[in-house]
Amino acid sequence: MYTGSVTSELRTVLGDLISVNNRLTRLAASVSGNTESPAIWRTIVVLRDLGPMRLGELARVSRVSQPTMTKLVHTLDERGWIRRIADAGDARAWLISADPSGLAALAAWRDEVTAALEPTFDDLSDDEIATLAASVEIVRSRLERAREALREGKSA
Amino acid sequence: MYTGSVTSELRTVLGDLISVNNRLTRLAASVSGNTESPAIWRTIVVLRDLGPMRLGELARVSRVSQPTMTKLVHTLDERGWIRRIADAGDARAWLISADPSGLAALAAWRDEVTAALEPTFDDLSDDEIATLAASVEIVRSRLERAREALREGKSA
DNA sequence: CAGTATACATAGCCAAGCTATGTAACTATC
DNA sequence: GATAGTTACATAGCTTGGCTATGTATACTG
Repeated sequence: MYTGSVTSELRTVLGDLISVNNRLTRLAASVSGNTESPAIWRTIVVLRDLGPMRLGELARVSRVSQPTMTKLVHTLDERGWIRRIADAGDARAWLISADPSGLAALAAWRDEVTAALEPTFDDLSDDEIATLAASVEIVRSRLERAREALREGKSA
Repeated sequence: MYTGSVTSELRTVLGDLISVNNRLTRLAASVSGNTESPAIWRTIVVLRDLGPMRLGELARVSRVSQPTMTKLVHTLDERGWIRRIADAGDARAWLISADPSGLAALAAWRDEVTAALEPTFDDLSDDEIATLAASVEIVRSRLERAREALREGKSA
């Protein structure tokens, strides 16, 4: 009786994507030891891919609130995984930069998680792997687009 | 100096998949109002897809600890989104079942999230949508496999 | 130089995750 | 059929990630 729902094919696949992601995340967390949290890695990934940036921009790009990012940056700083560089010309701001040790920790975590998941996925055909890789690129490009939209919304 | 890391193509794509999922989850959370948490919906999805089951099995299938599931079920029960049915023949156990109102709430949430995400994805080609759909099915089949492995580990 | 806007920090809350432990019920053994 | 072990769920207590509201210091602007 869902009179209002226009379940286009796109909408359906987006919903399924979110749902299956959600379950995959739990699988990844449970098969690997994984004491460290996703938020930490997400933050380092953003810094690695986009380079040093201010805390506020890091929060916007990561899609979390500024106070949440302050906490994450604090945690990362304690572990020595990022560096805080005073922003010359604005004494209020910091440039947050990924530390090499943070990148190494990220790589180690990836190794652990993918090793733990591998047995579950090890009979995928080359085609299937290519399909997954293509999907990753599709989603990545849309995340990038959303980021651009954010920047324009900012400046406009 | 990552002497041990065999970065096979599969491992690479799995790592990218986890990473991009992580960012997509934040995007979905931020573009939709989304006060409700992913764990709630994940639980209802499992119940919808696999039918009523005991709390402990629900925890295992959802890949969370039993106490975590006790809390989730409590929350779901308060909202009237599941039903607890006494297990005839075992007074310790409950059968947890998705309530129609929970399924409706799930559908409503999906509608909201996909509507909010749609603008970011609305220029995907049919091929790209098909690629995403195929990936969803691949991952879903592996989640199913992991679940079977769990059952066998249980009974063995 | 006064007032407003901006950048980050702090306070305080809630939910989701965990481990350790408790309680009640089932099972099996003698 | 009491007793011991096991199982199913609940409770306690902790950490982290997320939020809003607010504080403080710096920058900008009239």
